[in-house]
Amino acid sequence: MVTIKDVAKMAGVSPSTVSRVIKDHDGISAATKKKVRKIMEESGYAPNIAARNLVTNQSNTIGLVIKSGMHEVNLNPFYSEVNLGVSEACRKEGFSTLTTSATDDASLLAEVKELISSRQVDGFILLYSKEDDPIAAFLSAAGFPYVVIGKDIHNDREAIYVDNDNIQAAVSITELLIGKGYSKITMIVDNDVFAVARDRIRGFEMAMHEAGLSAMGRVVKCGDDPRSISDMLKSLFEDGGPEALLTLDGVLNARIISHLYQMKIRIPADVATATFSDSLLTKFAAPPQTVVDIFPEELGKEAGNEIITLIRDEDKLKRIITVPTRIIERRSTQKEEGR
DNA sequence: ACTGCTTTGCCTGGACCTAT
DNA sequence: ATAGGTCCAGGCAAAGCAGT
Repeated sequence: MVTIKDVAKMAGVSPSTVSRVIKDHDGISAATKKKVRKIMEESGYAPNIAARNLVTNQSNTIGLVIKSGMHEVNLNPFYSEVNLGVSEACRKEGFSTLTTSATDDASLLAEVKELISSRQVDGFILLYSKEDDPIAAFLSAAGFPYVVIGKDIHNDREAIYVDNDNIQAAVSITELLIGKGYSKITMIVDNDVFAVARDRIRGFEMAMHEAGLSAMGRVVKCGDDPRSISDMLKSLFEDGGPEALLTLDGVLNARIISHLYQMKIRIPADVATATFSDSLLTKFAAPPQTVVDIFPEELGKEAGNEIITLIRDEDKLKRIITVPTRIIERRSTQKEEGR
């Protein structure tokens, strides 16, 4: 392993001079910089990050906090795409990422505290927004930098928030369904705790109300196990059933259309389906699903950039960044084709 | 064997010094 | 004045060492 001392020896300068060359310091001549850089390249020198972190008292690592079980994290493409965006933003600035996830608040909070006290991270990105969240409350109280991918629920600007306009996204997709001639529309959700779920439900209800279809719109909550999804769908389709189903996200959508297939309910001939968050799951579903693309990678990239600037400048103004959404129409809502 | 102190390894960056 | 050197603190873990 080549260290800064080895480079200094080879270049005939002191380690301080090499350090200053790395930082492109003013007081070093162009000739010396050129010479030292050449030796760094030829010798394959790479700074010892552990030693650097030791002196700067920074880990150059961003913690991603996910409030879900490992199984759900692996299954849901949203997380991997957000992670991709965050990683890209971090890599550019010499940061790396570390993910922690749990379903219950207590163990997640314990994990977050441990990461802070052991100085493993310089800041966090929370991949959710939830009312009365103990982790956000703790980070705010501790003055530890964090960015939320989600909604500023209380509008108190406690942190930087990176989010889509989920109400508007839900309004748009509902309006699309209505515009296609569907009026008996059911929205299926598997949670109503997170702000994103609440906003999408609200947008759906707003659009249905606006179209004078409140009586035709329903929001149905299902559990997590296959049995409860199956029971819910059976009772939903017992007498007539809805004309269109709007699901909360891509994973729930995949589960629902698999059940519909088993029930021999055809999409879109018998029922149209649409959902939020585009991914391979929705793109290559049978049939391909109409979605609101929420650009998770973009959310991750924005959050990554924001947390790094926040770490470097603690006085940075807290703000809300909204990533635009886009509707992608696919076969699952093409009424005329199936009927 | 155990306890407790000292040294070492890592790199950065500021303060200060020296040679031209 | 400029370019570059020396010294040292900072922070922690692990290894080395001395004393009981």
